[in-house]
Amino acid sequence: MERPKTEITLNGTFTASECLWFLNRGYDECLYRLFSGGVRRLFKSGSELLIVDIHLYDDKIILEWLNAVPSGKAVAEIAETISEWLDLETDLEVFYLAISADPRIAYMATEFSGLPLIGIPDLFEALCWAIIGQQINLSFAYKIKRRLVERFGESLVFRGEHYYLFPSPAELSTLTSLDFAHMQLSESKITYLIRVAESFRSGELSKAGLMKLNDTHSRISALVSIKGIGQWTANYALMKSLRERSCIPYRDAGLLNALLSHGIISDKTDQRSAEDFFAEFKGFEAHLVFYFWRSLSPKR
DNA sequence: TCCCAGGGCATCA
DNA sequence: TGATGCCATGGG
Repeated sequence: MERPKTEITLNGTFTASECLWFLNRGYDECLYRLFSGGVRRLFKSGSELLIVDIHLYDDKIILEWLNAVPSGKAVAEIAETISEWLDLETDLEVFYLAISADPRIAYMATEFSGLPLIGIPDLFEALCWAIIGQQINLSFAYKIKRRLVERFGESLVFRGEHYYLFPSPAELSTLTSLDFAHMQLSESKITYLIRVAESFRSGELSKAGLMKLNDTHSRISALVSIKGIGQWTANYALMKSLRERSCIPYRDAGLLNALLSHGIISDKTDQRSAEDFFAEFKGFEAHLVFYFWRSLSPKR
């Protein structure tokens, strides 16, 4: 039987292979599975749990609904989430024009052409992921995320395979540190995660609420007022979830390595040179950071 | 064994 | 305001 499909037409510069490169960097990702030419992921819209094969092409994206026929509302919501996730609305050519003036980074426009700033639409997930990943290597961070997701996240079995959603604030906010036993999370991180979950559950913190604030500075202030969220985490979450173009997770270990290897800073304490550099690219800071991260991995 | 990982907090000068 | 120690653990 033919499965229902939904097509998203792409108008801007988009390179499916670059997008898939990021999604398939070799880490133990638990929230989606790669297949040739695309990615399979579980989504929830209202009470509908839907497994979708997302087929990526340079000029379009085809959503193939695997386990059920989605409602019109679910199709619209999930297509919007995927558009946010894969940053389908941004015109990368403007960014490429901006970086073409600097010979140290101009190559990125051709080398990584069509790589979208892949985000994390769910702000709660973005914050939790940032907290989990604080000061540990990414491989280890992905392992911990898998434990968290598989223990507390909603799931659906399709053809014998489990597909998971990231746990909701309601699920995490009721837990105690005992519930996190043997997950290799530090006590402080467990406290931070529960505290952030409580903030979302109570409504004190929300993506919509943050978006209503006047500017980036206000949003960062609101986030860092929560214990466990510092400058790095706040900037990371705003960059990946609210797509704040001016956010820079300063002191990020990977970013510093990339700035060093591109000759932009003289050593990892050279904050001034980093600030001067980013000041030349206002409005493109987040994309620059993402492309610097991309530059850390070898060419495909 | 040592140092680094997509940091943050508490403490102290 | 800035420096230092600590948390926690895998991987090179």
